[in-house]
Amino acid sequence: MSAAKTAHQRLLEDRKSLPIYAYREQLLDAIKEHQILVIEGETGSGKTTQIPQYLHEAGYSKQGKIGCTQPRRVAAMSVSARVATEMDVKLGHEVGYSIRFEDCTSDTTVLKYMTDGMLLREFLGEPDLASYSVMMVDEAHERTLSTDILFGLVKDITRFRPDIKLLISSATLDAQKFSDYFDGAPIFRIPGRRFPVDILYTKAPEADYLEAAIVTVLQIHVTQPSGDVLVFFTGQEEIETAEEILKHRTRGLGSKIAEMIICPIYANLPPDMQAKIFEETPEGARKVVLATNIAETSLTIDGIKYVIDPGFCKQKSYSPRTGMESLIVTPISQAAAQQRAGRAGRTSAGKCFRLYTAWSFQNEMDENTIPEIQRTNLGNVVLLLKSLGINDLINFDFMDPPPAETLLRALEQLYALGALNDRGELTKMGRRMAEFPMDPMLSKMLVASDNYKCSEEIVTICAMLSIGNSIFYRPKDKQVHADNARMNFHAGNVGDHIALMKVYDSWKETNYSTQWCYENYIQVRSMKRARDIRDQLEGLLERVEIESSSNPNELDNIRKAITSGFFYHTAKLQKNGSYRTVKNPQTVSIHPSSGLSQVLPRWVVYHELVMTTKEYMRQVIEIKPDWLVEIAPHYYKLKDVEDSGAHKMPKGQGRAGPD
DNA sequence: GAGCACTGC
Repeated sequence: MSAAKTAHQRLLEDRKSLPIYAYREQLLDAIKEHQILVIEGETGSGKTTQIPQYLHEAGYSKQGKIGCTQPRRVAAMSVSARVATEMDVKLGHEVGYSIRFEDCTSDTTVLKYMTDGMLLREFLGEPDLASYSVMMVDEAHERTLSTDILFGLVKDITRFRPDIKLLISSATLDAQKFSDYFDGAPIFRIPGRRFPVDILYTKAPEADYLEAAIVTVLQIHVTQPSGDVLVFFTGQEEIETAEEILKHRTRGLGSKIAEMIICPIYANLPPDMQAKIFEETPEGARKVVLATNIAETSLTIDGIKYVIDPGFCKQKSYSPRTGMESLIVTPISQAAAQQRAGRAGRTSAGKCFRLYTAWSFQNEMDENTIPEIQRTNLGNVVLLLKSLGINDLINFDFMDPPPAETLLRALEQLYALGALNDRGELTKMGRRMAEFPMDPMLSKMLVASDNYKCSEEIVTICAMLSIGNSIFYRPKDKQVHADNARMNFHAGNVGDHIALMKVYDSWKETNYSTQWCYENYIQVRSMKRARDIRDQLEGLLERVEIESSSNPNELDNIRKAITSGFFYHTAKLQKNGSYRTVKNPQTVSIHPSSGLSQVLPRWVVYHELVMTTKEYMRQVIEIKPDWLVEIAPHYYKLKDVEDSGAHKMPKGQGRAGPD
């Protein structure tokens, strides 16, 4: 008993030794005086764990909950666990967290940590955040899509709820931008605890940054004192290449050179292999971590003393005109470069080797990364805002407005799906769709599944589609095996959506066996995620009063339900074997990973367009053109779907599927 | 006959 107390006492001492502790009274005074406060606190200042506790101690929790948002699930969980320990309470009681699939709060919860996306969903049930007395939007500088939407919503709330306090907490120097946006809210600065990082630039631009990075790793290894190395690459392929070259060049260096432990890390790496980066480096050896952007914010590795920054990352971009998404290797921003450098100074002084010139840093790199809201499809966001009663989206108070074309395309699509009426108001269909945390086309297909009595099948397909393309595992040395395993699900040329359904159902039949996943080259993590999403969707269907129905052998009904959501995404085969999208005509092809890429049906509905080496449709099914007129008469007339070229089809094409 | 930055609901 007394030992436990000592441990807790030590915790309290730790709390008092945090940099923020010296500012406790000043901070509480400022919050008392101002409704909105921008807090600029560096990492290690203790702002995330301490500020909510200070507010609780000062009595704010008597008027309502104190909420704190985080961009990532793990952060919400681990920070709340830490705070519960400091307050000596059980997690889920006074202190709790709420993330998708997991609500660890109760009636007694007064300090609530949550993901920013979760708070966004909470707005649907409580648009004035009535149960909160304080909301702290943490890590605001990361500018995730959700925080950017939250900014507009919470700013609006402060206008009619003078009793609510709003804290915007950011780590970098753009606090002024936040202050300007929040009507000149004062900025409160809290220093952090960091070690100095020496920044070294190259004298001339590097022609081949991968080679330059490898040379730098080897130089550090041979000439610099002990300490681990972190290198940033743009993706898996680069990391694998770098790993091979490094292994090759360090082979046979002899016993005079210390051992080099190479640790690749990227999000798609199986979890057991990810764990390697957290193993302690043996005495006399040096760890070299080859990472994607995952190491920029999502995970921190202790013991890193040297950072190598080639200055590039892969960034998503979105074209509202074509609805096409692509991943492009892009120079990083100055802010991201500072973030990367900071990774060298977490536990001691460090060095950052920038593989670009000081001139290029100053003159060629953007000051800040373009916020996600300007680079992504906003269908989902627009539906959410509409259901919150925000009608004039073009004039919504965004901190950085998305392109008007992106909003217009989203509105147009919602109208086509029947979610909005002529006046731009939400319909009953729209209100039902807004319940689902997914792209509106997927939501529409879920709601429409009721008409075709196949909701069970569509729920599965939705869950599988929303995971993206990380279901099939394709190791370099076993590509043929992996492809064969994948093709089994495509028997009968049923189309990719139905193949995904078969994957899920087969897994379910094995009682969710991990072994089965390995045998079929399927990612266990992705399947578990699909199961979670599926469970959540089933619950939501019940909420919008759609009865569960199942008809697994009526494949055309399943295809029609899919078409109800995706008639916007239709393409017709051309004489040369490529496809032409029906609305906004553009030339596209079926992705080679599709089960139908050799089949070439005359009419297809696709899930998404991606721009890689070519414009590809990813996940396609065959449809009959007259379904379009039947399902979306407001969108397709008979003349749009006249199949004049049908009898001229080359031999062997357009043979599979519904007939 | 190709390619999978990273989050989140």
